[in-house]
Amino acid sequence: MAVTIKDVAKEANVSISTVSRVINDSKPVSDEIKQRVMEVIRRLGYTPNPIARNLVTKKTQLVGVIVPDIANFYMGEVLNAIEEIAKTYGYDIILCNSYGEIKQEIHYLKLLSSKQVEGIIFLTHELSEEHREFFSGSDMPVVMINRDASDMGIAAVTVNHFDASYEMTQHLINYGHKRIALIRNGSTKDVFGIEQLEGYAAALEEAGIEVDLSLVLEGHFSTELAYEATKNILSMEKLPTAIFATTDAMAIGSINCLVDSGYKVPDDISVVSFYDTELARMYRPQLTTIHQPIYDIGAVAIRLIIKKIRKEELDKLIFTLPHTLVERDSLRRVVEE
Amino acid sequence: MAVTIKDVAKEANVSISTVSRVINDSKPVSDEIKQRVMEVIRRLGYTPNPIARNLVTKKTQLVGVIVPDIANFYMGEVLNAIEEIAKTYGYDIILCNSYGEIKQEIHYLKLLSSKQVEGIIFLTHELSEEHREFFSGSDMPVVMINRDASDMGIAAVTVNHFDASYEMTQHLINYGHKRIALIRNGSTKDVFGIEQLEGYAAALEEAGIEVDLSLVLEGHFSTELAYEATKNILSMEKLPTAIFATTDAMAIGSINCLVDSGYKVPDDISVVSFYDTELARMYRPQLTTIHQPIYDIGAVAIRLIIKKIRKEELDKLIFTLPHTLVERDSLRRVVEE
DNA sequence: TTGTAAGCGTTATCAG
DNA sequence: CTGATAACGCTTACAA
Repeated sequence: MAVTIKDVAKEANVSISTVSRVINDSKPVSDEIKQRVMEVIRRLGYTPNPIARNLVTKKTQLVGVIVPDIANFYMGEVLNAIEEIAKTYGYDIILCNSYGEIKQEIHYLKLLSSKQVEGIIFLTHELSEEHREFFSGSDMPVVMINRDASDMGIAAVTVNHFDASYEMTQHLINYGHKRIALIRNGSTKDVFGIEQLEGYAAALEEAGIEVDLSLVLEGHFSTELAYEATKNILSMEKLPTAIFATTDAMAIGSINCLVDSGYKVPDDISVVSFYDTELARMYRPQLTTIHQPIYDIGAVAIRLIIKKIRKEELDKLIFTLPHTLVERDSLRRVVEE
Repeated sequence: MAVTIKDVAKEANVSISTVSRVINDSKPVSDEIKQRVMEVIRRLGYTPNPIARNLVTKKTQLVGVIVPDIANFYMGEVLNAIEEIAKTYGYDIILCNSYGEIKQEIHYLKLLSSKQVEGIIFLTHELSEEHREFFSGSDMPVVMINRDASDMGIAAVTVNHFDASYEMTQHLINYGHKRIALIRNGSTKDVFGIEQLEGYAAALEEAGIEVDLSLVLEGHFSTELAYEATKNILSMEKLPTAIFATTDAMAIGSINCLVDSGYKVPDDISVVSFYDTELARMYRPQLTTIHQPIYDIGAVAIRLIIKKIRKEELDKLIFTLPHTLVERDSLRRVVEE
């Protein structure tokens, strides 16, 4: 088999503890011996066996990441960040794809625990009773992304969904839009999704516009469902002048439906979105959207989990990163009236 | 600490070997004892420590995946497949993001080896001397995706790039296009990229059209670079009537440039692509493209690596999956002439 | 500063 | 069928 610490010790005429000391420089070792050992290590091409090491230190240097779907720009960028930062701390990430199914998520949560990951970053569309059950019965460090679980003492990193949604809606109103449809996630378990709805409603009310619930549809993060939702919108007697979709993918689904139905965006109907993934810039018209610092969200999440692993105290549970409204080409002023 | 095999043994009044036997059912154990042990396991909530187990079995149940970038639909879908199938075999995947940099890739290749993953699935834009060096000095099972390394005895799963490219070009020609630009990857180290070029050239020659190298540009998998490349195309005296980009993202970059410059796609210029990621359907016009069975490519790759891990013989080194040309809205016949 | 030896939690060998 | 006991490769008191 591969060369072990024993081989090195023998070759260098020292004890294995000494070798251990030089590779971890955990205790003083005389310079002469240190040199000798390092030379042997190099010569033999020795690399410590992390498994054996883990067995005694009880550390795996692994953090698990559970996501509902890898195949989209948002997750990709978050994952990029997590992976990159994790590496600099000597951690590897092991990836679990739940397909947004609660059963799968619970399964992975348990699996990862038994696999001895040191912490878990958890992205989910909604938080259920089963999740809460798992979390309360476990002391595994967990941080959530874009989902609030502070009531269970779990940290989350996110953006202020109420404010962002409020700002966007207000922006729409400033541009003369009065009849504004909202295509949102739709789960009642999604605190931030609810905040988006509240922000939307607040801006409307503040402008003296009554909230018309028939204009609030559900797209569940899906381009296709947003497409369908938009079809429904187009069958209304009085069309909205703007559609606010809470995801780039949903906005695109919506625009596609509009375009396919012969409408021009933004000339006939404006569509704005939330997140600002690469999609928002790739698509034509480019999306006016709420920019989330996606990479940073991932970066903060991994840093938090490492803090928790190290049992450092977190000064708060919700880490809110700044968002910005970025104007591009999918929104225009209402001119006629 | 957690409950160990010892605790179970003591509680059940048997030896740890017996417990080990029932959890692995590696050797016959009397029904009575088996029942008793299982009851204790359940009662104590015992789960075997995989680290300790790995230390003796030399198996980590981990396969590493190195990708140049996670944040795109292609990788996402490949990863989805890998992750999903891996799980069914009891493997987890650990993810490494190389940003397409050779140094990073080599770094991860080594890191993963020392981390004792049992196999590596490797996606890279190009294969360099450094890679070859690593591979020749290692007996780590490796499989490549969409890159040919058969000369080093490394298996690859892919699509027939020559044929696909040939078919698409021929298709374009059948639609009346004679002046066809190609925006391709561009690395000379990329065998399949070269095959694409050859397929393109072959179809052209067969149709008696001279290959004009000034029409062959490089986009390096990037939307932005394809955008730039298209700018160059638009500055030519004689514009092509069609652009063949070898990636959906590049095709979109190209179309964006065209649209931003006032051209209509496909009315003024047709643009076709390669891969058929979700992007191809999300964009308007929807992309006429060569469909690759992306999920299946990932699935085959992970199955191959598991086969290699189990030292089963592979009957070949290149696993070519079927592609299809899918017609959508970004290509139209040339009418005038 | 260095070495000895006792684990870490399993599996595997070998008696019984 | 069951039980000791020796690994696995490493870290870490405890001695020297």
